[in-house]
Amino acid sequence: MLWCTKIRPWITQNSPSEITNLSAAAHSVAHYIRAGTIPQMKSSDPADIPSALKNSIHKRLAPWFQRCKRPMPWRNTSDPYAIWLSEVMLQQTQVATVEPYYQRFLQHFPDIDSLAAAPLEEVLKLWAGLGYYRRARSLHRAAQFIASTYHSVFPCTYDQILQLPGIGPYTAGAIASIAFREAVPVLDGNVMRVLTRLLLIQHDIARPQTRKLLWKIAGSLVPNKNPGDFNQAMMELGATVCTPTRPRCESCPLATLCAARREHLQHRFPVRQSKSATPRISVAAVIIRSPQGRLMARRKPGGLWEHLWEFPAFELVRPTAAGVSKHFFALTGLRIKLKRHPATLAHQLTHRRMEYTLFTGRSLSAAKVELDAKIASPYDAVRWITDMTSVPKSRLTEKISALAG
DNA sequence: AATCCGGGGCT
DNA sequence: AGCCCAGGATT
Repeated sequence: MLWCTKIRPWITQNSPSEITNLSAAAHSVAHYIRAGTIPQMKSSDPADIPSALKNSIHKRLAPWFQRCKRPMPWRNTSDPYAIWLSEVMLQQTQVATVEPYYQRFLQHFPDIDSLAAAPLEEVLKLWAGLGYYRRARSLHRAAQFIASTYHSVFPCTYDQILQLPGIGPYTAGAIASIAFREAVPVLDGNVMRVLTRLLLIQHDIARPQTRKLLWKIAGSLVPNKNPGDFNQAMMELGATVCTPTRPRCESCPLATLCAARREHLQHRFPVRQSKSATPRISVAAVIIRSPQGRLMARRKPGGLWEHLWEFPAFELVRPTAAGVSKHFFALTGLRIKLKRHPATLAHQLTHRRMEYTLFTGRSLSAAKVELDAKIASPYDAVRWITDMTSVPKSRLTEKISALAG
C-alpha cells in the first residue's frame, strides 16, 4: 500500500534496472516518511521496509563488514562481561580512546566477581580520564547485582540486561545482539546517520517521535541470523564511511540504495533542530497617547518580566491594525483607531525569538481604563503614565518607547 | 521534556 | 577558544 514502486524479486546479480528499483524503494520509503506527520509504524509489520530492499542491504553490508571492520580487542571475545565493559566504555566515547582503558580494566578485573568485590575507589581509578564517571559507578553496582542475583552469570536476554544500572536501550541491544545473538536493534548516532541518509528521513532527530521511528526501522532491519554483526556493521559504516562531514560514498556498500545520495543531499543529514530555529513569535505592542500620558500595563507575578510595566502587547500570528485593535478593545474596553508604526523590533530570548510590531493611537481624554478580568492576559494592572521613569520596565520597553516616540 | 555529565572533534 | 556531540539517569 505504501510503496509506489513495484519491487522485483531479488536476483543475485543486480542489473542496473534492479539497482534503480531498489534505490527507488528507499526513495519511496523516504517519500512516505517525509509526507506529513511521522507515521505510526507497526513494529509487527515487516512490510514497512520492502523485503527486497532489506535483503539488498544485508547482502551488501555483511561482506563489507567482514572485509573492512577495524580490529578491536572486544571483537575477539565472546565473553558477555567483556562485551558489556566495552559497550559501556563506548557510550559517548570513541574507539581509539576506549582501547587502552578497556585492556587495562580487564587486566585488573578479568571477571564479574573480581569487579563486584573491588572497592569503588579502585574502579574509579581505572576509569579516570574516560569521563562520565557515573558509568563506572553503575558498572560496579551492576557487577554486584549480577553476582548476588544471577550467581555471577551475565543475564542473557535483552529485557534482563536492560534492568542493569547504566544500561539503556542502546547498550542492552548491543550486548543482547552481539553476545547472545538476540535479534534486537541498536540505535546510536552512527545508525541514526546511516538510516536518515539511506531513507532520506527529514525529521528532526532530536524529537522523541523521530527516535521512536528510527528504533522501529532499525528493529525491522535486524536479521535473525547474526544480528550482532548487522548492528556492528551499521555502526562501523557510520563511523568509517557514512561520516558526519564528507561521507565517503564512493566506498559505501549501500551507495546505490541511498536515497539521500541519489538527491545529492547526504551531507545534509541527519536533520536536527538548529539553535537558530527557535520559534519566532509575532508580538504587537500598542502605544496610546492621551493628555494623561501613555497607557501601560503591569506584568503578572510568576511569568516573564514579572511586576514590570510595558505597553500592552499581544501575541498574534499576523499583526494587523484591525486585529490588534479588536484584542486591545477586548482587554481594556478602549476603542481606538490604531496606526501601524513603520519600525519593527526583534528581541531574542533563550527559548524564542520575538518580533515586535508597534501600533500607535490617540485618546483625546484620559479615559478610565480597567482590565477585563475575563480576558486572559499577562497583566494584572493598567494605567496612564506620564513619567516613564516612575515605573520599573525592561530594556525592551525602553527601546519600544524610544522607537514610538 | 529538559538538564546534566565530560571528554574529543570540528570550526 | 568555543561550539557541538549523544546514551543514560534524574528531576
